[in-house]
This record gives sequence, C-alpha cells and structure tokens, in this order.
Amino acid sequence: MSIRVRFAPSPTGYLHLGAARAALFNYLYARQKGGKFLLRIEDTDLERSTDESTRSILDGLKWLELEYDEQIVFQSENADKHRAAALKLLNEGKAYRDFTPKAERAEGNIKDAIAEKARASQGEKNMRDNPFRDLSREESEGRAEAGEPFAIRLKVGERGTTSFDDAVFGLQERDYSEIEDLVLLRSDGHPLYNLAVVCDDIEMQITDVIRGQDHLTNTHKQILIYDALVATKPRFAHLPLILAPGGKKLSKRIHGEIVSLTTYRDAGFIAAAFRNFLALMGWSPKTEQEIMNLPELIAAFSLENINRSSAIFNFDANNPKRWTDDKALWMNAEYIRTMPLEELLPLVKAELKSAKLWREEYEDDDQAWFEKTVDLIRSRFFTLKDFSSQGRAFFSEDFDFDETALKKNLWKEPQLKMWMPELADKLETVEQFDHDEVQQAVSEFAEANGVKVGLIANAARAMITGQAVGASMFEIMSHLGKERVTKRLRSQIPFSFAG
RNA sequence: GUCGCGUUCGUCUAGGGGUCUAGGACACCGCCCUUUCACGGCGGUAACACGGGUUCAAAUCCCGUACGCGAUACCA
Repeated sequence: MSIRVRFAPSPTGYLHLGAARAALFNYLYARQKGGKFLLRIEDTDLERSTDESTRSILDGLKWLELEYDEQIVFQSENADKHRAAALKLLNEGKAYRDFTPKAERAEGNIKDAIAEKARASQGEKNMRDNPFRDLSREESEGRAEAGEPFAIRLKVGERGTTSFDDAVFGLQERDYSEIEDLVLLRSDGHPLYNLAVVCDDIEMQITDVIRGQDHLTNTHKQILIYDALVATKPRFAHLPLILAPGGKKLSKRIHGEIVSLTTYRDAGFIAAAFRNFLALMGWSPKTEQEIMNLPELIAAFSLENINRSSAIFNFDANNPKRWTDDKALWMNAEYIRTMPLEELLPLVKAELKSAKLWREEYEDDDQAWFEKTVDLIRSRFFTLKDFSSQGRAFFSEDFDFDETALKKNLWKEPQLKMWMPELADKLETVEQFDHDEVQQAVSEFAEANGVKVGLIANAARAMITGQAVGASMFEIMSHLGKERVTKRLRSQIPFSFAG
C-alpha cells in the first residue's frame, strides 16, 4: 500500500514554525517513499478559523516549496460525514447521548481552569460515572425526540488499554480508566476534533500520521474511535516540540512574529536555507553534513532519526543582531554566498523591487554589471534585505552613511576632508579605470601624503559605499566606475555631521 | 493533582556498555590571511541534570529525585 500522509493545520493564525516543520517532515517522508502528501485544513472551529489564516498557511507551504498532492480537504465540508459516523456509533451502542447540560466555559486561561478542575476532582473521578451512559435506548430516544439537547459521547470500555507503537516515541499504552467518555458530537450537532480527524484520516486513506507531540495522548482517544468504527489504524509518528529559549512554549501571544514562518520570508531568508534549518530541528541525518538541499533531505530523511526531546529555537528579543536563531541566520548567509548565482539573482531582484531600487536595465544593458555586483557583495550578507540596506550604495545615489564607518574611517583623521576630493582629482586622471590602475593611483596618493593605503582606502569606502565593511576597495571602485566614484569622493556630506 | 514524555557544550546535535582524556555545527575568543569586514585556514573556552544500583567496565542498562514539556475541553 502506498504511503499517504497529510499536513492538517487549523487556520487560526499564521503558520507556526512547529507546524511548518511538521509539514516539512510529512513532505520529506512522502517524497522519499514515493507517496502522497495531502493537505487538510481543519477549520471546524468556525469562530477562530479565518480565510486569511488559510492563505498564510498556503503561502508558507508555497514558499518552502512543499507542494501538496490532490485537492485540499476542508474539514468543515465533511461535517455531515462526521455526524453520520457519530450517529452510526450511537446506533451500534458504541456511543450514547449525554443529556447533561453544557457547562459554562470558564473565564481566563482555559488550560489552567481544566487543570484546576482535574486537581479538584482528583481521586473521586471515575471516568465511567456518567449517569446517561447506561440509559435505556427507549428513554434516550424519547428524551431526544422531546427536544432535550444532548451531546454524543463515545462509550469507552470498562476495562482495557489502548496501545500503539509510535515511530518516534516507541510503545505507548494507556489504561481505559484514564480516558474519559469523550464527546464526539456537541449538543449543537457540531462534530469535535478527535472524531473529525479520525473520520477524515480514514476517508483520505492516510497511512502515516506525522504530527506534533501535543497530540500524543489524543492518539489514545483516536484509536478508540478507529476501533469503534472498525477501521484500519495508521502508523503514528509524533514530533518533539519546538520551544522558546528557557524551554518555554513558543507562542504567538508571548513571542510574537518570531514564531511565524512568513516572518522569515519577509525578513529576507532564502527558502532553501530555512527549510534546511527547520529539518535539522529535531531530526538528524546522523552524519556531519548540515547543508542539505531538498533532494538530499528527501533521500536522508527517516522517522527513526527524529529526536524525542524538544528543541529550543534560540533568539533574543532584546538584541537586534540576535533577533532569531544564530544558526538559521548563519545558514542563510551560507546559502547566499554559495548558492548558484543564477538562483540568487531573481531573489535579489525581488528584494530590490520591494525596496524600489530595481531598474529594468539590470536585465538589459546592465545585466552583466548587475550580476557582478551581486556576486561582489553577497559574501558578507546574511539576508536578502542586506542587498537593499548595506548594499544600497550600489543601486542608488541616495544612501545612508553608517555611523561606525564615519567614526572609524573618516572623522578620526581631519585631513581626510581635504584628501578625499583630492583623491577624486587623482582618480580622474586614471585612463583605464580597472582594479590595477585604481590600486596604483590610490597607492601613489597615499604615499604622496605620507599615510598608509589602508587609511585612504577605508575612508574612500565610507565615502563611496557608506559602509565600514565590504569587498576590495579597488574592486568596488573599478566596478562602480570613475564618474560615480569621483562624485561621491567630492561630496562633503559625510563630514557635515561630524562631531 | 494525575497520566505521558524528556534531560549530552549557551543553542542544534553525534554517540545506545570498553574505541569517550565525549565528535561535529552555530555562537564566542585567539592566531594566520588582509586596505576594512567577511570568507577561508589553524587553534581555544564550553556538556553527559542529580543520587543510588547492575557490571571487570556506564554518557550508554535499571531504580529514584529534581527540573522541564505535553495532555487532562460540548478547543483544535
């Protein structure tokens, strides 16, 4: 039987990093096995689900290049089937009507309220003590026909255990006494999560359920539903969670946009790099190779090599340089400087476009110049954003001067204010404005003034690029051309706000 | 509370009885290269949560403790 897996997010927000990784693992597994990777939007919570969220999920998957097979399944469209399944179980006596009035939902933190309730009823709680569990069929139907509202609960056996062999966490067992008679259908007829998931997974013929560890205990409930429905159970693989620094939960409320996949796209990450980084969170190829492209990831992936312990996504909200995980940033830089130039160019183009720095000539008369520029500056950049910020002087006459560059390379020597225009005059006389000739001119200039070449070169760098760092100055000068270089060297603007 | 799961450098991880004076990567520090900064090269700091046991031998197996996480809903 061929492998069929699914990614089943609920559209109640943006695509969370943990969810994105779950999607990735499902995708890798499906592709490796020659199976299908399906997408199901679990939008049964009508109050929280939004189309915008669905769009953001789709955008995220598209960005990571995780193409799904077949049609998207919207869980809400299957509600009738879910209801039918619950009714079937009711008719078969495997479920029962619970006429207990629906409890008011507690205010504030729901999780805390649940835990508190559980603590309070500790010791006296018998999962089978529902008075409606053994109501006679006649009475149950009678009350239902009289219009009394009821929920449908699964009738969990008095004695027994559920068990499954998780591909990641190993053998899992749970005693029936620890599983309540879970609600299948709300009193308003709305099917609940565990029922919906099982029904849909059966219908979609899912063979392997790969999802977050937060569903590990849900799985026992779902197994009970599979059994009641007399359906074949899929294999389960639960993924360790991705946590925030300090081992806390990575949440939108506390950590903000850092947990959203689209943040990384918008921050100038290369999809392949982020995908690579994500793959290494909780999974290891067991080799020392870390930079892996998609085919390599597909070939190396295995459920068995997924870790059981949660991984921490490291970042420091108070440090702009460490706004996200160091390793993710490093990996992105690694991709930027080593990926084939032709693959990088369109990404840089998109970035320049969004920064309003793009010029059509870059794909026409100036194409060679553009390509060389990108190649010249890419090795020092961490994200695509750097092309329009640090690299701005290459694409526009209107660029800012980095304060460090000015302080360190320009203002420390008062003479430079005079020397820079003089250097421009000197360069004006260079016939062949190439690397060697420029270097010679600058060297001669430095010597004539009795200073090191470095002093002049670095001052010129600040004048010409606004930056303290960059490629070889002579390379940059010859690349930018005599006209732009001399003009910038004659500008007195960088000196005007000194002190 | 109960149940489940976890715990190797700051972080991602390798290692699953002897080859571990615990390997790699990021980050950090130093040196080399260099007009700057990166890259690259070389080197360094840095970890088996704790306590018992089993064994000739434990990071590795067992038990306990601590801590963390998850679940415990007419949410998904």
